[in-house]
Amino acid sequence: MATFPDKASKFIDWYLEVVEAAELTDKRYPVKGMNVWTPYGFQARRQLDAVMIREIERTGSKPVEFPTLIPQTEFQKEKEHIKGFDAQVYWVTKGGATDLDIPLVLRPTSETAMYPVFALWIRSHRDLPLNVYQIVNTFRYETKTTRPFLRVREIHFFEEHTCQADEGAATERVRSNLSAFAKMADAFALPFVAIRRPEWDKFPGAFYSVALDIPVGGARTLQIGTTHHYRENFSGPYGIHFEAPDGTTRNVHQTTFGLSERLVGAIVAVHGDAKGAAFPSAIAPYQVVVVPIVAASGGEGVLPYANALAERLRSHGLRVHVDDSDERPGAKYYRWETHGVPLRLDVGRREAEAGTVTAVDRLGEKRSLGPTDLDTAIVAALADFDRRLRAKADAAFASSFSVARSLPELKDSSTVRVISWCGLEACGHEIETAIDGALLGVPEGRLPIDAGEPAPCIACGSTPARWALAGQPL
RNA sequence: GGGACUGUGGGGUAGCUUGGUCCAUCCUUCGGGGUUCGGGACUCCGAGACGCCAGUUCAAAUCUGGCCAGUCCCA
Repeated sequence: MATFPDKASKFIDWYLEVVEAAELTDKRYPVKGMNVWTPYGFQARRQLDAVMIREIERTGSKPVEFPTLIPQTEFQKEKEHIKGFDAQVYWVTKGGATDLDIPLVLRPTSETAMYPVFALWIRSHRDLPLNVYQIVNTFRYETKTTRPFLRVREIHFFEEHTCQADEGAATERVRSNLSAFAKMADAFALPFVAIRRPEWDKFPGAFYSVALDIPVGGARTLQIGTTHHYRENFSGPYGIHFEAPDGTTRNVHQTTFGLSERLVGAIVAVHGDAKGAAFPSAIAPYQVVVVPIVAASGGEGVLPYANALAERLRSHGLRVHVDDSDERPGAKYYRWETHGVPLRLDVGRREAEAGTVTAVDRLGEKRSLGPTDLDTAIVAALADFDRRLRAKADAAFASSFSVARSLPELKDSSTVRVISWCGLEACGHEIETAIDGALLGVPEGRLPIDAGEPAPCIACGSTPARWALAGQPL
């Protein structure tokens, strides 16, 4: 069994095999783009959700849950939005054998479910801001090739929706979403870049969209989230207005922030290697796996020692699994490496007698820990693993970008490209043709690499132009 | 929407061109026994597949048609 396909040259093949070998999903479900969350994958997802919930609630957002079905009449209120999603929605048209008077949409996202209700909730400026989020399943009829976690038809979706008193407050909320995501990304050990999407690629109905992109090898990028400023584009059609302190009636300004199980795919894509998946400890279903090595004779004390150690570590809040299956130690090592477990603790007769463990982390660092301060040393080894995983991802991130100064240079797809762009759509499309991908847009804040002085537009040569990123989104 | 290609045990495959030597190959997986056990063990026994429906033919995994599913390219 082999080894996995080469990650660099056959990324998708590598990805599909790793996701399967790590038992993150069962993709054999007989509906395209809908996969089964297996126990191991589900536990990873649950950790991801926990991080999202923790960070968004720190910003004052409250959990809600809206229904899955949306009446056609509500769905159609915002013109751009409907245009953007029309080709992708599933319709519920029957109840039993009876045709429904008003067909229902399976939510592709929840603006049109929430906003009629927000209009009821918000009456005064005292009701603002309204910051709520939900984690639900949404549905989009993808016509392109679907892939586990990366492009699915049933999406496990985190979506925050807010209503603010004015445009400035909404702009501020977009910023705070970006900083909340930075904290989440820290737990995921995923370096990212926030990019303001070009007009033609923004969310349907948005005033503007900021995407969170990560490079995943070559010029490939993965959009793992977005935050949008809606201005009054939805609050107008949905009548979400309030009485301001001065007695006037105004529409709210809205924002949204969306994340999905693509993050699972992103973690696999970024941290995984020739041995399989690799999870940062914040996300790992098992942070520690104890492998008892029970020799044919003389190892009677090993299993009790392993179990006692695991119990102690659990009392420190760690997710620990003792692999006391009937396999040989080597088989277990490979198994937990493909599954991306951060830290493995081997305990055999030697360790049991000495009160130590042999710790091997997923990056291959091997050391003997204990007997003094054993538990502390194990916790520290985990923290050290996270640091090095993060550093490795940061290094890969830093070398994932390069400046291109002419359109022909964009043929080289070995990195995501930093290019200067005047902002015109026509030039944007020329760039997209040249790179056979997408103009991702202009980064919010700093460029991921130092590009030096601003240059003329790579397509038309005019100034002023701004540094933008172009790549090949997965 | 137009075109091309593909569908073989749980996963991956060989066989298809030129029908028969195929109650279908190999790897992996799964169940049971024994020997093993500090980096994917060995061995014995066993389990498991030609997408669906028609047709051609003495004979179909193989050829033809339709359907279903999937993949890729183009718009």
